[in-house]
Amino acid sequence: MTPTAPPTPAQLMDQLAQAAAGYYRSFAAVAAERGLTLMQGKMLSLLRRPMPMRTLADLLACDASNVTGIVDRLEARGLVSRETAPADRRIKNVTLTEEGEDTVRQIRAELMSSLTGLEGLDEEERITFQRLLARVFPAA
Amino acid sequence: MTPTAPPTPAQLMDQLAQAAAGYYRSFAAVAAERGLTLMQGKMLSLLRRPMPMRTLADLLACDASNVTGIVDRLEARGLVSRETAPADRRIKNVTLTEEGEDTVRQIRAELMSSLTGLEGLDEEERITFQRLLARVFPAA
DNA sequence: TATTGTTATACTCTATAACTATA
DNA sequence: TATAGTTATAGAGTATAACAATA
Repeated sequence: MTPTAPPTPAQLMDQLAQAAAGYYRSFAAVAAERGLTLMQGKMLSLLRRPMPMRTLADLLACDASNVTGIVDRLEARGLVSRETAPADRRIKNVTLTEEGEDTVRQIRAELMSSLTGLEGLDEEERITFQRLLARVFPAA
Repeated sequence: MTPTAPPTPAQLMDQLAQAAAGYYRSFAAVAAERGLTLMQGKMLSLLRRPMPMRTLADLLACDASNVTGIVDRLEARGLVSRETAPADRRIKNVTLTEEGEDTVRQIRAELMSSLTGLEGLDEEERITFQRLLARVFPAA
């Protein structure tokens, strides 16, 4: 066994590209099983609590005008609802319905069992992985 | 300082979601500076060597019919060309033009300097990161 | 005046199905 | 027959600009 040569930063960047592609490939497949697009699945997953549409636009890194259509489609399927904020009537908070909550739980569970390698990491490896991810992708 | 508690697999999955989103956010921003969409940038980055359109469809995880349009637009901008394979005239190999090669180099360089945390990892950390990524996202 | 959300527009990405040309 | 690529179509995501309602 020769010792493992360290990857160059460029090689590591390539592997990050593969990992990011792999993550979204799995996520999109799980969402598609429920007839949801990637963006619809992303938005549902973000809605741990009610949020203004504007906040969703920031989190999804897209223009605010796109959020209207995505919420429209999720609302038509009964997965979210719009509620005008009493304190500032310009703001509409998007909220998961019960069916929306169920859907999110199912997506998360399936995604977890789809990322088989994750469950195999021991505690120390999880700590290490978390720290490395946080260094390269600091929280916005 | 309390010792760091290990993240649950579910928490680690959330962090992976943030990392993947962060990666594509950076990638899309770098591509957009050159008037390229995310998919156009992805395709250019995949073309380290000439490839059949069918292979590109597999790597991009999209239907073959989409590749036609994406290659059309890249070809119209002079970044790639189509070349019929002599051995099997059904196949068209997509090849980077010189301008395409330049564009890829620029994208990779800017992406690298955009992921500031990557250059800060020492050799041991890069080996560890590489191994963890490979375990969770084994090569297709 | 500034901000939130919507609408209209045009373009890109997307899968499906039907087609061609090659094999 | 099977495969590579294209076309047509319809739906979804995307940014831009203009707009209404609210602050």
